[in-house]
Amino acid sequence: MPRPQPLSGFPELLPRQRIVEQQVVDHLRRAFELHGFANVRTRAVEPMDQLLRKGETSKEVYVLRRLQADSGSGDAGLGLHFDLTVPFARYVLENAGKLQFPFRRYQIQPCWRGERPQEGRYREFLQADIDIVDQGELPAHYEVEIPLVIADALRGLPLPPVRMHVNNRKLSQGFYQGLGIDDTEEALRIIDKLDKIGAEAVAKLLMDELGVGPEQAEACLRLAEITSADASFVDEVKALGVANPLLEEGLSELAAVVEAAAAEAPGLVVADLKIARGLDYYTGTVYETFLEGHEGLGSVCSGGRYDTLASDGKHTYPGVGLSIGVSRLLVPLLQSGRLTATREVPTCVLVAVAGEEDRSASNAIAQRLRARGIPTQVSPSAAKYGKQIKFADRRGIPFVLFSGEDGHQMRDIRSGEQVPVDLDSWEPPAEDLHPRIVAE
RNA sequence: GUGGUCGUAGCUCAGCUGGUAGAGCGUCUGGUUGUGGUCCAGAAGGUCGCGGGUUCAAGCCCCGUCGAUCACCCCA
Repeated sequence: MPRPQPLSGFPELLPRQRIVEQQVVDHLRRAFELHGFANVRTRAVEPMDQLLRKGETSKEVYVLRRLQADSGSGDAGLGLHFDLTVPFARYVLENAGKLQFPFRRYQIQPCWRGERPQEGRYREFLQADIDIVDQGELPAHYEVEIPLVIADALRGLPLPPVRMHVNNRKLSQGFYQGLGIDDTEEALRIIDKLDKIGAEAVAKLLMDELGVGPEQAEACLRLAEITSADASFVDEVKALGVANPLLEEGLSELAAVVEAAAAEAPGLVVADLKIARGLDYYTGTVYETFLEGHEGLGSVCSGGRYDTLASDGKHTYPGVGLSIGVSRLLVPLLQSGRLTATREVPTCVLVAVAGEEDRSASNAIAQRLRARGIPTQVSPSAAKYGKQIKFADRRGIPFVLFSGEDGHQMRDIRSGEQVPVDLDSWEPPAEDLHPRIVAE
């Protein structure tokens, strides 16, 4: 069999890289739980009409087909989910009677999109999603809380600093309304291209597509240019001289988010009035997050507030959430070697074997260490000690234990230091017990 | 999904106007008779991504395909 090639857009990690991913996921999980989020796992598939509702046109959904299905039989119409928000909305409706509201949950699962892969964009990727959903009304303070939870979760990971750009759709759309623009959705979509195609091209699009005048287009651009790390953007917007009730609402909501974030996580959040978000189910605050030095990757953590994503006709369940693109964040850093683990196996101690006749004794020694939570494996062969040390070195295992008539000796193979130890009390330094993530 | 660039040993790469494949690093063995990393000597390792075509002859030219990457689209 020829060596199989990777499948485009379906990245697989080596053990050392997977250790990093696993530890990041563990870290996120711990952080989310510290904030009281319960875990939920939803199925991989959703009915197509769920996935395609809300006019999400070209989501490149992977459709599920049974090979043996009769061509004539009714199609189940299932597709793999492309994010975790849509399945969660469905889950909330399905279980509304059994859930307590406001309901806060986190969900860490793969998602699938049939798009052409690029660095940081894959066809199968891991997403870590938190949402808070309430019944009827969702208090605005959750729009402040959610980014702070994310900030907390990302803190402590050896990643480049992140900056969250926040806007409020009411603000932008109210502003456009105040200018007399009807299709505010389309205006947002065009403004969203500002970074890519530049001010002139955006102005042209606004005039050509929406028929707005040059002064209106100019006003839209002036709004989009506004950015601030505190609430000072409010005055800047007001100076543009547009009045609209929706705009006022958006201004005060965004100011609340930015001020609270500045107080609790200085430097994390910046108001950026050009952020729009493509997904049209967002109705208030929207978030995009960039890795400093890796802005080209795009947003590594996005979300926002949605008022009507889940509705059964009688009740609506407004929510606010953010998704960390774990794969987008990690895979490029792992593949370029900027992020790695201190070793490629969990093993902390390799127990040397003097001769095959001593293997069961070595097994017993290993078991004593494991009983105290120290990941331990026994040397695969009774080769020369130099080879056994090499075996550990290759894998990054920090300690090798030798046993003989005169007791046990623990060798730190990084320093070469070797000391007699008592098996039942020896502890590795805390940082050596498990592999750690290291940057650069 | 549309278009561009790229694909040679495990890794990084060389390979002339087409003439049957090279280096460094790594790996293995020995020097080193039970304590690695240095040094020295030697060895293994390639259907040149894959398939087809042109040619006396293809790593090199042409077509297709797969993969990587970039732009568009969209977005985690």
